[in-house]
Amino acid sequence: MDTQVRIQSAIDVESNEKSLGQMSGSRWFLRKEEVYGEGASAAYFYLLKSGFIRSFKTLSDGRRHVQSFSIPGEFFGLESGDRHFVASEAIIRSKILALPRSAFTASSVPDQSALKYILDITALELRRAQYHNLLLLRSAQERVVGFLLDMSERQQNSFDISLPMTRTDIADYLGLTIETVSRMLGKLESMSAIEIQRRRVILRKMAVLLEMFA
Amino acid sequence: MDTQVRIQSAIDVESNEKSLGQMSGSRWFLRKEEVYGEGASAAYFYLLKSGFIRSFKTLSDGRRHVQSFSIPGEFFGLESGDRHFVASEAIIRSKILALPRSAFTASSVPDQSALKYILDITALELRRAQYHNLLLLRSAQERVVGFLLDMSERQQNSFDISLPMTRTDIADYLGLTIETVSRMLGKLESMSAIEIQRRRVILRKMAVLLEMFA
DNA sequence: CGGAGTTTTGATCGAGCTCAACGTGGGTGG
DNA sequence: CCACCCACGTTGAGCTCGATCAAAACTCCG
Repeated sequence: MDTQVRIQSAIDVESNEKSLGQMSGSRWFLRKEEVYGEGASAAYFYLLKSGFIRSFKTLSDGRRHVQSFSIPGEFFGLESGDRHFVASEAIIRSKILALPRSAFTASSVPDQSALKYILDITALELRRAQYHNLLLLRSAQERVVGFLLDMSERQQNSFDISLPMTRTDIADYLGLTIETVSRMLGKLESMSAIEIQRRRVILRKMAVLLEMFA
Repeated sequence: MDTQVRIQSAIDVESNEKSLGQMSGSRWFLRKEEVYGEGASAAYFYLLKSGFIRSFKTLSDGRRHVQSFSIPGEFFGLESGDRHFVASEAIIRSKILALPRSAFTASSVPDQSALKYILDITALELRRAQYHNLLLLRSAQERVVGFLLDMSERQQNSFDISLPMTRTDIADYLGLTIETVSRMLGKLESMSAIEIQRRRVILRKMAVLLEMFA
């Protein structure tokens, strides 16, 4: 993958942690617990403190489209509009801080930086959606590699990446079948580019992976 | 297509026209003229007054990804960051108003509504990118139908839609080949669901089209 | 431990790509 | 203004990548 395509990681959460923390308490969500449903009121958006989130849309014929995964330190649920466009749920037990949208956007809020904060998060979300689009135009092999590279970058550029989501989640995110995802991962492992563990993948040959994404 | 999926059209430009008009003059761009290049400084974003715009990214191997089309009344070039993520050019002769980003986001600007305006546009852009993602997960036939429905909705819900872009543009937007786009359009025409004219398509059987997008 | 959910692997099928040839129309120069 | 010409669009035949169908192996909770 073209490195300039990948997403620079995010907004500095830590520096805002304190002020955000004052607004509302965080709570734990169990595995497969819904944070918000499709079409629900979008009065809140969320900061994931720990765990893993999937945001998805269910089509009328039952097909499922995974719009995004969120990892600790990232925001989710800010898709604009007054209704959530997708549903979100915890992939594993997750600690989540709910933030009232109005506290940032209400015209009574004198602090312009709060609004700017929302804008930055939305813009980052847009960038991610565009990167996702780019993935979906490519071959199965490239999609899988691009997905791993993105996950690596967002997980502090680690080569040892955590993938608690199922193959079905990955397949629905990449627009492939679980069999194809499994085969592509298998192929990458057979060429020693990666090493597959249970819910974890180790990137062994970054140069090869980067080359494949070209 | 699931109607709730489609994008409600935009921000009320007219009501802001006057104040925007004061900021900067608009100018005409010729067919195929570049408005801004990939990686160029994103000091400005743009309002399309008339014409048609394509925004695209060229991959290292020469493949091209069309990120979006813009029609009159829509904004473009607000992908976040200080650099443009894609390039934009006029598909036909187009009248474009350039808006300095800083006039909206600078902390010296006392008016919070300006910032909110930028946020709304960015959020709408995000919504569009998400809809585009949804298209890319579907079959060739569904992508073409979804594209036509989106264009119809954005063009005042008209059944007579203007498509000045080439088949190559549409193909690169939908992740298909020009042959497949041509065949899918042909198939829709043969079932009398649409009527193809040169750079124009008339939607004849909305019920059928909506059904196909299911 | 038991059993359902998940992942891998294999065999076959088909939607969409590729390659090729032909048709068409609008822009440009004479 | 017209005719040429080249970019654009359509149509056909065969092939390939990823989907589908099937079944075995694993693993993780309960």
